Amino acid sequence: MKLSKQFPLNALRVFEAVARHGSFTKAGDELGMTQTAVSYQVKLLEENIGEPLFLRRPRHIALTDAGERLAPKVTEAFAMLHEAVATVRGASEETLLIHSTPTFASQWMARRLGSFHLRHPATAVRLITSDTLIDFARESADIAIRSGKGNWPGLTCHRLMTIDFTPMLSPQLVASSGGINHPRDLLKLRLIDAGDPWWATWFEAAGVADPDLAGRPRSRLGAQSFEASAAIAGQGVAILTPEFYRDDLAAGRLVQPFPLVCRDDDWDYWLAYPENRRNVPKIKAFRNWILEEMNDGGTGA
Amino acid sequence: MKLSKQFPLNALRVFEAVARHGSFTKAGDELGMTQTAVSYQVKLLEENIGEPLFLRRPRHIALTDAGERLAPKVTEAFAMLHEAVATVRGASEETLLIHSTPTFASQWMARRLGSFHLRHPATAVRLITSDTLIDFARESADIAIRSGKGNWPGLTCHRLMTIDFTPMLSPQLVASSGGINHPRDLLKLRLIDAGDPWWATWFEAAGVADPDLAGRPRSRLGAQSFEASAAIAGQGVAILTPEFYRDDLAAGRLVQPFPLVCRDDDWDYWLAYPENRRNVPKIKAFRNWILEEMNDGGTGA
DNA sequence: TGGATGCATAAAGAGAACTTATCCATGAAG
DNA sequence: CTTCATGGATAAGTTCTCTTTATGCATCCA
Repeated sequence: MKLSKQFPLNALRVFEAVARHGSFTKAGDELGMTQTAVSYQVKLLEENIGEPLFLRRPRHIALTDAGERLAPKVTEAFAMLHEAVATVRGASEETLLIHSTPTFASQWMARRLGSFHLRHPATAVRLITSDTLIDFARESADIAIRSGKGNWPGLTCHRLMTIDFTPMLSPQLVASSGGINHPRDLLKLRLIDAGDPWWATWFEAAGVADPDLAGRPRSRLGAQSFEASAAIAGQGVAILTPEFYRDDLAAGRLVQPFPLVCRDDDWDYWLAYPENRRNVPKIKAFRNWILEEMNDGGTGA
Repeated sequence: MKLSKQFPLNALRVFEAVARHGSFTKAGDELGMTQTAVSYQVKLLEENIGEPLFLRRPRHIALTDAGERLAPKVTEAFAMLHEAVATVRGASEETLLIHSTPTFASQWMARRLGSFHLRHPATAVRLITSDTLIDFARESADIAIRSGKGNWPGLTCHRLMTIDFTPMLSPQLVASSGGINHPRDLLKLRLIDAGDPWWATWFEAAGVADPDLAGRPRSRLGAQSFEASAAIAGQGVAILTPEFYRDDLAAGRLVQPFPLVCRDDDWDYWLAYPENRRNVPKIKAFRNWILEEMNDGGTGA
């Protein structure tokens, strides 16, 4: 059976408006429908309840006893319903739930979120980090920042940055190693996670043949930021994304010995969110903000 | 714009059921619809609110924060709505509003309503008398008892009784007049409301030619029961409906001198109510009761 | 008396809501 | 480790609610 037959909700809403206005026509105006439709719905409700709700007098209508009894409760119930929905709609604007990779979160987001807060003071941000590719259908999340190819089905994706990489090490290590003048010199040092395929790519681009990476110790730390910490501590050379370590480079905690920067064509950083939520205000707000930030950052603002 | 677009009431109801059951399928069962329809409605609501309400996990679903916030209020609001409607539906059973002609009300209904109460103790009866033909659209009324032809548009009508009439007078008047042996003898007495067309009809049927009614004093008392009172008081002969004065005849307050009873073919008593309310329980109950009473009365139970 | 107001009714069209059929993923069971 | 059962998503098609337009009727007002 049709839902509306069992319990005529729409008719009740129309009834409520009519009771409030004391007029079919005015209620129709409020609800954006014709007087005819209002008449139809009221009749429907009256038939469902089995009791006339209005007395049709010449130039005005009046509630019957039954209508008089029904109206206030219905008004209250609808008010409650409206308030509940409005609350959720409103509250959903208040919190933005971001899932991000740990590296991006710590190296990029953490230090820039302040500017988002400044622009959108009413929106609280919860930043959750995980390496797994979250599923929007199963996890509570508004947007995700992921690395990958940006072709996830059902998601709208914006490329945030390409993942560049180049060797970095601490200035102290440069000094103690007697100077790094040629890419080949790096091989004299410990490579933090020599198993990282980025090394092979970079050495090849640098024209260093046969760096013998396979024989070196591998110590996958799991996250780029850990490798960076190790490099800053002078424990070796790490291959890092310069975008993430601009501050450390500027502060002299790290140096980038060669301008050669490689790019992983298959793995970029993406902003992603469900296609059908592209117009949710808080998502729109964040998208605009982060894309602007990315451009400013690239041009050095 | 469609009403359901502005504020998806049906979707909210579906959401409420799903939240309660924690399952699309079970909610569908409760609402008498398929799982598919439930899925559709939930998606609709989610799109309207701009926020997912459920997390679709493999074998079960869970409310999101937003859903968690929404559910209890929605449940409460719908409970209120249901209760309000149930109350009106119920209360409408409690009171039966009858409009009746004064004569029928006082001479027939008043002394028989007790038996209706006995059979339907939960239904209170309000008996309102008026001579005007009430309009169900303008007056609060469940049923009406009218005299007429029973062909009112929009109303279902049941013939209650034909309107018979025959002269009646008090036994004292019979005695003081020296006996009433022939219809012509009535003309020796005062005719209460000689202008009543019933007299002409009756005398004609009785074979009394030219009773010269026009020359007699006319005193329309307005209601048959007043004429009856006058007759009982010995003030003359009234032409009355015997059905209404069975008690008075039995008690000897009135006598019916001749068995000749005429019938007004154009004016019967009818039970009438709006066609579309024929299945309202209290109306059904009253209809059944009064029709039975009529039959019993006719056969003398 | 003629015009304005307010609701009812009829007919027809739009589109929402529901169903059937099918698919996919997960968890449980043999 | 298949196979089955469960629970939901999706696609396509259909039904029928709801709405609108057009019209009528009654009342009130000038």
